[in-house]
Order: sequence, then structure tokens, then C-alpha cells
Amino acid sequence: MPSSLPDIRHSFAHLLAAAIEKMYPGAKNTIGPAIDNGFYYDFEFAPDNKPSEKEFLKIESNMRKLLPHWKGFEKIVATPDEAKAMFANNPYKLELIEGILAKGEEITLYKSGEFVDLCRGGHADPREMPLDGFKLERVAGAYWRGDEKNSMLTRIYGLAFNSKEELDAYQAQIAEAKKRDHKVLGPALDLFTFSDLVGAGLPLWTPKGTIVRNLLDDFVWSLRAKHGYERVEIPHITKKDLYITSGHWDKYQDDLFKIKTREGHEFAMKPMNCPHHTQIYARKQWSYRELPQRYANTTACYRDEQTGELSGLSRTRAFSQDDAHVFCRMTDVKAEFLKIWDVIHEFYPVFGFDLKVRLSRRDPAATDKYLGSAANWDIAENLLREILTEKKVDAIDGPGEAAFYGPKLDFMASDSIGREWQVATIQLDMNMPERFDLTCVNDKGEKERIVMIHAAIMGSLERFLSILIEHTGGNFPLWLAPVQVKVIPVREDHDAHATKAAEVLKMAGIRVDLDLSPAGFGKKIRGAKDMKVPYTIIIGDKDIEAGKVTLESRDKGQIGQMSIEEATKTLLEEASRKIS
RNA sequence: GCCAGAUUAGUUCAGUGGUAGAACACUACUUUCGUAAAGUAGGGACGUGGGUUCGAUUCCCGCCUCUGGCUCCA
Repeated sequence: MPSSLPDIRHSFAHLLAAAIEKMYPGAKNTIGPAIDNGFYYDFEFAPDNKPSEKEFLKIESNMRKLLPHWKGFEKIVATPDEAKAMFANNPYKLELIEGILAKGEEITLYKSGEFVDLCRGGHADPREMPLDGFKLERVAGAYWRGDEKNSMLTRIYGLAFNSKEELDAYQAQIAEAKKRDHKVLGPALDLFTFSDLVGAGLPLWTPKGTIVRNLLDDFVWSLRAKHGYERVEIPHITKKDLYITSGHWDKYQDDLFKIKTREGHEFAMKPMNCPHHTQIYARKQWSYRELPQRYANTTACYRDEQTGELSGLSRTRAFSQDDAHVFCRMTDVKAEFLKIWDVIHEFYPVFGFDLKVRLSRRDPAATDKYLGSAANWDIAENLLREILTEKKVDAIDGPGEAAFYGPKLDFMASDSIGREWQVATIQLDMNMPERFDLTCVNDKGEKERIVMIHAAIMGSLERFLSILIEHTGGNFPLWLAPVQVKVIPVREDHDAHATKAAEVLKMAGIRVDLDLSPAGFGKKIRGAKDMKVPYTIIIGDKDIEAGKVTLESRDKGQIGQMSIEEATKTLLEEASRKIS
């Protein structure tokens, strides 16, 4: 039976450790598992003798030299004392050995060539390890056992596949993804920028980028509006009192941007909108007849993220949420969830995302971690299950994935190059209403505790745009493109006709870019392609003679000659449809 | 925050212990062009604060910013 890919990958980790042992005497090896695209191995090196990526070729060639001497992985069962003696000067392995003993399992060593490693097994036949199917990829820091209180080890990542062809294919795929990288494409398409003066994680939106943001936001709003949502607006800071009541002041202290007033009072930038929104609800006493109250608000939030974690638009310190909160009774929850469900399913497929759902519920083994009565949790989780049954959706079960304040439905989208992103989420919140004492008067005349539903569709506009840019490769559909059509005169003496044509398009509400620059024709065409403009209208002698223009599509190529009115109609018609 | 790498013109990149070059972009002039970069000329940069040195963009240290990981992510 041929060796499995994980076994091959794990075996490469051994091979790496063997090469490192030879080249860096005294380096302590720790653990080296197989991962999705290869393997890694964590080492503790002497501080003045760490390998850098420049050494990779040398390490790889050592690995290639060692492998032919490996006949197999010989399993050796060791007694605790033998094992401890063997790794006496490697505290990491000793810790692993203690762990194995504590579980009452036997200690196994695997010997390949000269190299012996503590390992639970799962290896390939060395003859099946392709010498040209692996490549050391990068060096990174990693905490021992993933805990930042522990020492930082040096992790070496390697790629490993069944063959050189598979490795090449993987690297080609990575290169393709890199071309779509929103951090490169976004600024190239003039959608957003960063400034060293403003700071890391604080994107600035250009006119073009702002058009796209607003179009997306309007789209979500148009879907929400029919479900009875109302717009609200809130300030971006608050007295700390709000977050003391909500619990954020204690729990998320480190993530809050704090402000001191000149009078010495402490304020904070809002890291989320729910506490503010509760206070809009709390402005008066509500009858159950007036519920649900549904507040929608696209607004910026601020979180003091660690600098190392900031990345393009995916993780920022300031981001805009298309946030909404529903204040309702438990008996309304199902209906409200269904409304949000519909909005999500009207929104994401428009961009060609496939959605998967996860039911994020309590960890049955630790129900005491969660806030609220077990009875309410049962009701809530069952409501979500009913929704899934009703929608005939095969949801992923997520025990332990619930927030501490309530269960949720999480939506995952697959993009055009097969990556999966967690996008929208519908969350039930039994905590906020408790903390802020939110109630309504029920039909018996009693005060009744309400619940809250968090209902962001895009979540963060920044993050959604980062996904959308990479998903589309910057080729936005016509309705969303910041420039919908570029008008190009062939020669300078066609400028007047081009200007007139652009005017017609503009009057019709089409976003036009008229290129009257002195550049040559070829260059203007190139500019349109570079900016991924969906349509180009060309005006030259042939067109003027015929009293027409030439329409071309980014996606469909040459469309043909037609009157400017006809072209306008064509564009308007397509732009009015979100799904082509 | 931690580990590693990087930081040179608007952008993508060369290069050097004696203060720097290319391409594209920009400006001017020339060119008037039918499907992915016309020609000539010009302006424009060593992220920042220290240190070493006669002299630092180059070497050393701190910081900013970026990239890839780790940790975190209401």
C-alpha cells in the first residue's frame, strides 16, 4: 500500500530534523507534524546560530543527501528511564515524555538512518519520499505549545507533495492567489491606501473605493429595508460607564482605544455598536405590540489590535460594520432569524459565493461557561435547528462554537479560487439585554426580559471588500464597478465627439471616465484593461462617419457599433441587474 | 506583543563607507495614432531618531511602516 501524503509529510519533518541535527549541533528539536501543504518542525536554536531562509538551500541539499541512507523508520519501544536519559538535555522532549506517561501510553522512538526521534508514528517508506517534491518554505517564530507565556521557538515550514508536479502546481496556485492579493490590487485599482502618518491598520478610502463601499452598503440596506429595519446613528465614543455596564471594560480592556477628556474623564472609542444601540432601545418603555425594534447602522468601530496581527483590509484598527440589532421577545427570534437568513441569501450569491452554514451551539461538556438559563439556551438552540430544517440546509454542527451569550448561525463562503471565509453571522444575545435591563411590557402587563439579535451582513466592509477583491480579481460586476465605462477617442480630433458621448452616458447616471489625455490610443486601451473597467466605448473616424460608437466589454470582448443611445441602454440594462 | 525578513523616486526594482541609477508614472515639447506602454528633454528618492566614523543611504542600536508566521480576535 503506498504511503499516505500526511505520512510522507511527517517523514519529511523527521528528515529536516535530521539535517538540522547535523548542521546545528545543540539545536533542540521539539515537534514536527504534517500540515495542509507540507510540514513544519519547531526547534530551539542557540541565539547566535539560527538558520535564516538563506540557509534553506544548504539544509535542503543535506536532506537530499541523508534520505538515500534511510531504509525505513524503525520503531523502538523505550522505557521511561531510557527515554528520559536519551533526551536529558532537551526539556521539550522531557515534557512530551511526561505527557505520554501521564496518559499511560507507551513511549516510542523512531530510528531512520542515524536519526532517532521521539514520535508516536505514522511514517512513509523513505523510497516514496520524493526528493524533488519538497521545498523548505520559510522560517517563523512559534511559541512552545502555542502559549505565548512559553519560550519562542524557531519554526521551519516546508512544502511537501507526492511529486514535483504537485509541488509546482501548488506553487503556481499560490502565485495566482498572490496576483489577486487585495493588498496589491486595491491600491493598484485606486480603491484605498495607507499612510505612515495616519498609521498601521487604518485604511483610507479613495473616491473610487468609496463608491464601491457605498454601493455595497446601499445594496445591503435595500435588502434590509423590506424587513422593517430602521436606520439609526450613534457617536463613535462613549463614557466608560457604557462598557462597564456591558462588561467590555473589564473583559476587552486591552482592545479598547481609550481617551481622556481635559476634565480627566475616561472615554473609549467604540469597538462595537451593540451597547450604544441598547441605549436607543432603552429610551422608553416598550409594549410587546411595538416589538421587534430593528436598528441598522453602518458605522466605524475601533479596536486596538496588536501590530503583528494587522493585515491589509483583513484585520484593521478601524473598520466599518454594516451592523444591525433586533430587539425582540424570544417568541420573535425564529421569524427574525429567518429574515436575516433571507438577506444573507439574497446578498452573497450575487457575487457568486457559495454559502455553508454552521450551527454554533453550547459545548455540552461545559454548559456552565455560558450565560443565561439552560431553558433559554434549549429554546434558542432548538429554534435555530428548526430554521435549518425548514430551510432544508445541511448545517455543520459546531458544539462549543457559540458565543458565551448565545448561540449563532455562522455562514462560510467559498471564493473563486476555492478558499473558504467566515462571512456573515446571526447571533442571539441573551447577555446584553440582561446587563442593560432591557424589557418590554407583555400582554399580561408584566415587564418581560427581551433578547437581542446581532445581524451584520457583510460584517466588516473592509474585510468583505478584501474577500471580494480577491474573489473577483478586481473584475467587479458592472453595477459595482467604480468606473463603469471608459470613453476613448482614437485621435485628438475625435475628442469633441467623445466628450459628447460621455455626457450622454453621464446624464443617464452611468459612471464614466473620459480619457482625453494626449497619450496614444494603445496606451488608453491599456489603461482601461489595467483598471479592469467593464466597458470601453471607442470613437474614431469609422464611428463618426456612421454616427455611432464602438462598444467593447472587458469580459465578452468586442460588442460592436451602435448609437450612443443604444449603448447607454445596454449598459443601464446590465447595471440594473446584479446577477448577470 | 513575540520570531524572522524587508524598508532606495509616485510605483516596481538596481547599487554604494566618499550622498545614487533603470523602467513605468509625472511635467514640457514633438507625435495624431483603431485595440495592452510613441519620441525627446526635465523634475523627483536612500522611512525615522541616535551611535561608530574625517565622512553613513551603506555598519551598529531604538522606533515607524510593510511581509510571512506565532499568540489574540467580543
